[in-house]
Amino acid sequence: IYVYNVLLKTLRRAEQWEIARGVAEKMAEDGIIPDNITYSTLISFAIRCRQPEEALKWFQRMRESGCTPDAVTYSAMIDVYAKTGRMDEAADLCLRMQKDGLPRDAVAYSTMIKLHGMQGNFEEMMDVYEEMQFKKVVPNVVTFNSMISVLGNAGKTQQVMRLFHDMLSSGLKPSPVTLSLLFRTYAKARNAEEAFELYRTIKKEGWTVDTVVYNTLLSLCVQLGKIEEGELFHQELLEDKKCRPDDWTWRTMADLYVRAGRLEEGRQLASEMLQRGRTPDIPIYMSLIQGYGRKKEMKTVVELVDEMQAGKIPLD
RNA sequence: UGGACGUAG
Repeated sequence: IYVYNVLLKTLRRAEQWEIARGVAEKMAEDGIIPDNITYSTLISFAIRCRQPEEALKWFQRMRESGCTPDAVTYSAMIDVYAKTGRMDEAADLCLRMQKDGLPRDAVAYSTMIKLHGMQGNFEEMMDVYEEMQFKKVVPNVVTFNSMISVLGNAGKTQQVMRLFHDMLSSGLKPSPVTLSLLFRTYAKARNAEEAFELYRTIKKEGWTVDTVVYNTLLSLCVQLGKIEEGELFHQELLEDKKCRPDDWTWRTMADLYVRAGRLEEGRQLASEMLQRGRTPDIPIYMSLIQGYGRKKEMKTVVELVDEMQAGKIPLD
């Protein structure tokens, strides 16, 4: 069973769902009874491969086989229901978990926080956070990130900052996810100054960043029209040996130039990508086409569409 | 050996 579970986990990394199904069938043929680890691996596997029905099917099978879900399986299933918008069923499982006498750990609480947050139940979300503290379950980085995500999206900037402060004073270091969430929050609040201040703090504290953090900051610059700053941060990304620009970076930079009305530079970006052996994708061309279209430079629009077809990028 | 969080039209 151990070998099968490891095999499934390995397949999950490669997102080979069809093979995994075969392995699961072979397990049954060999008379090996799947355990909680097998089922939770299959459930998270299915969700990662965007097959929620498969996740539900395996949970059903699990119950039929008489295997009782443990805390991990419950959390995985609550997440499945949340991701498929079946909030009532998710809440139901939370209760059932409690009835089964399974204590909630930090992951279970974080999942519940997300569940309330997705529905816009901010007070209930904060209640879960309080209950968690009352039960002496220590919130981790993801717990804070989940709350920051919800509150930032809702434009509740003050609350986000309070939580970020709580997080730091409880001795946790912000992860790259935290930092990108904070930049997203500032973008929503249209507060470029605080965002730039945060960037300086990141450098000062030596917090770890990744490409997504840079991309989120660049996106903020686009949204708030901070063109020179955007170019500066892009430069810093290129000089940062630990991060590499990805497709999102190119897209955001194309947007930056289009917003600045510097369309030629946006086009240059596309050729630069081609030189580097990368293919500009549909969103990049969309920005450029929109930019030129707005200026009524239809000749260039046609050129861009031709360029897409020459680059074998199918028009969607 | 299994579960939760971030950037796009």
